Amino acid sequence: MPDPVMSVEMLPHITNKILAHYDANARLLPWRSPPGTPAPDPYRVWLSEIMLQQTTVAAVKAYFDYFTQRWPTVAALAAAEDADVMAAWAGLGYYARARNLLACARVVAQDFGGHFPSDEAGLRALPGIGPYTAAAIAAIAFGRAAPVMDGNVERVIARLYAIATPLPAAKPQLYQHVAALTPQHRPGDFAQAMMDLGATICTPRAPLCGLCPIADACQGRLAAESFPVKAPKLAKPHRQGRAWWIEADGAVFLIRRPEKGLLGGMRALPSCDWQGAEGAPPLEGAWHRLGDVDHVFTHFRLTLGVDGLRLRDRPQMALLGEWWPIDRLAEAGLPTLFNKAAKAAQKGMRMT
DNA sequence: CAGCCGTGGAA
DNA sequence: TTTCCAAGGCT
Repeated sequence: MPDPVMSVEMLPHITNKILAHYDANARLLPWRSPPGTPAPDPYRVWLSEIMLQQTTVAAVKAYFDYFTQRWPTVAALAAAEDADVMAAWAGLGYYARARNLLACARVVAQDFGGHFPSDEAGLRALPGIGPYTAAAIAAIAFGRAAPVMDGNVERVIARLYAIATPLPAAKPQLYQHVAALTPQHRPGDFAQAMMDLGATICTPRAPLCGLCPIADACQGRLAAESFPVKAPKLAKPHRQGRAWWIEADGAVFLIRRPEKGLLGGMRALPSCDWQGAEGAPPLEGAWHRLGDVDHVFTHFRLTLGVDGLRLRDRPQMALLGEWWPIDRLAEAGLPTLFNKAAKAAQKGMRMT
């Protein structure tokens, strides 16, 4: 005799409870249309989903507003300068997303007449769109019954069925449950309902089970915080590095980092590689120690020492780079690490 | 598959 | 201060 809570007959009941809760409690977000209303512009759905990858709603809002105002259509974005898009993305992190965003926009504009593919497979083939994002766009923008599984959904399902298998090995099992719950009608609302549920009630810590519309069906409720089970994480190594602030005639020397790798494609101060040996500064001269900045990346922590050099006038530098007016440095689109370094450098230079 | 890839807010 | 981690994708 199967557990009645697990019976197939319960699945529509759970789905309907989740949708009804969404109808009454949906978060109003700039890229979202209210429950039951026509789907939003696929361009806005796509842009928001890319920005939201591993990024909080609060952090995305201002970037989404700026991008949609400056580039209202996928064709407009496709026609943008690379440097403008990278600078506009500065501070949001995971900069490969910005490079893939442009590549994707150009494929859609040039090869698909400005129309996004409407099914998972077609979306999945575009740069920057993986399994989650393809399903989310198909469901939210095109009404396809694609099972959508992000971190929120993984947590909700792992608790609902008390899945003991650790992530990421449990993903196929979790996905099967999501697929079984995803309705043919309103799949987009269902996906967003599940993510809202995970973000506002079925939270990683201190979940609000008393407010949950499916608490009665939840097999993990008594130990909700123990799900999903995850493999333990490794400690982050601490690296040291050095960056060089070269100032001349009210401008600072900036480079552009290689397209691939850490902070790829972004403007930056010249620096060593932060691996081991410090390396030589790009110029000989009377360098000053200006200060240290600390920064945490995904897989290591960095203490970056900043050295400064003030020159009478701009030298003929053999290195590739550009001189950027210091009073307009905010427009350079430096990633956060180098914004910290620039701030420390300017403070240090004032005291030399 | 596992490592790489940012950032800032919350507890 | 430390830890966790948020609408993942790429290699």
